Amino acid sequence: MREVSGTDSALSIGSRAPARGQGEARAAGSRRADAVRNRGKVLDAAERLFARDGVERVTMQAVAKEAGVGVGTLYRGFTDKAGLAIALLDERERQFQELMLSGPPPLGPGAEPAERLAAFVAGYVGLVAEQLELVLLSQTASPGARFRSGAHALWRTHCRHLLDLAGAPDPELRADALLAALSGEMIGHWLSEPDRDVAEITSAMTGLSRSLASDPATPSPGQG
Amino acid sequence: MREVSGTDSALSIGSRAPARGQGEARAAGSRRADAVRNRGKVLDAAERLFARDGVERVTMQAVAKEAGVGVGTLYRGFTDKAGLAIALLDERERQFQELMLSGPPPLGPGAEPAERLAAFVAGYVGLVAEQLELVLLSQTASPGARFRSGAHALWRTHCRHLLDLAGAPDPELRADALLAALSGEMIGHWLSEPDRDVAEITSAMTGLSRSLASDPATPSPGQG
DNA sequence: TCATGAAGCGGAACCTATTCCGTTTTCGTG
DNA sequence: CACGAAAACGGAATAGGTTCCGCTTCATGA
Repeated sequence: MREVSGTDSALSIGSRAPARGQGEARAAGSRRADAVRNRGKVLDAAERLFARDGVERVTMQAVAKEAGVGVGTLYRGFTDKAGLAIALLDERERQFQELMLSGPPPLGPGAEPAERLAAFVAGYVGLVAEQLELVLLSQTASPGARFRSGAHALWRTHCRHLLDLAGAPDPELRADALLAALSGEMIGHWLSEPDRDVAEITSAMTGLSRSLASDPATPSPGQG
Repeated sequence: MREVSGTDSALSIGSRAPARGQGEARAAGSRRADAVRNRGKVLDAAERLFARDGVERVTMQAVAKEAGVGVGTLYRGFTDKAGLAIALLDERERQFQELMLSGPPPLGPGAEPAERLAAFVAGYVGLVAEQLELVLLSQTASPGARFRSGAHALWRTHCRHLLDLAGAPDPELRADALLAALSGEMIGHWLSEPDRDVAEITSAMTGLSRSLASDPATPSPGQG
């Protein structure tokens, strides 16, 4: 199954690249051939089952069976169920990270810090909303899971940096607070309420990010 | 065990009152005597074990055994493990709720909305930090658990109301965002970092709450 | 007081994530 | 190519939360 691309489900993200990052064992260099093969089979199987049955109703047993490996292999390649989700999210997150680090403004360098932050928030909300189930799995598998993902460290650093440039007080804590407000749990909750959609959330949260970024010593820039 | 007070552990909160609220069955009126008795035994046992072994290492089996009841009884009286935590937290939360609804300013009525909000944040941070383990259990038992507790609805309404009075945009979403930033997970994470204590968190978060409360159309009040 | 239906009880059974460990596969070396 | 150590495998076993259901206890009212 899956050779080097082919037609894929809506969740698909193309052929499995060498990969690195969270919830995975050693560096790509010293991986045994069978391990690499199995890793791909597992990700394919998980993607397929998650898309078909919904993340929550897919058991690790089922993933193992679909992939044709033992459960032990799942846990060797990925730390736990959350690790599976993190690996599946990895691709999209990296695309976004690239845009945010070196793409065009306002997301990328060149715009005012507060505007870059707002652009980050808008993009991040979209990312989370689009992959909500996987994000939820990756963030709520265990208390504090959110903070342990490699991607999170990057979001956090980026926000902290922009808040710092904008002159906001307590940039570290505010970065954390902002990301907490954008957790899968929070966004999922908002989306579950009637009359609430991604656009409204995005608009409110970008506004909030501007409030967070404002240095209280500076008179707020006129806006109405 | 426990008759009508007596000497208790640090976690203790006095004799078990009639009680109502989240994770509990019917209204107090129509409860059978044995159910009421068992409810008390279970709360006592849980309190004792949680204090002794740490919330996470106490199993439902163990609570049942310590209380001298079957596990089924645990689940009849409380929805799940989180329900147990919610019930144990109930007392303190109600005290705080009372102060916030009708106590002296700035927490209670009488102060400016933004100041009341800051006071709320300060008190809430203390509440969470003080009972961190229980709060974590109650909030992270399942995704979205946070939003389902009765107490949460009240915090949320209060914050929304104050933000509204202060003229902040999107008061509902901002109230949620603020509470997300004060989740057990977030505060626990902050406290786990070196050189970070409740005072610093409180100061940063009250500041953040003031930023959230400020109406962007109004020039920010001078501050330094 | 006794009968009776409802409320509550207990704990075995179930479902899953996760761990453990004996067996198998790789792959660098002689 | 043959060996041996290291890496990876597989799946049975473990552990803990939650559900189920037949049995017991309560409380009502005749």
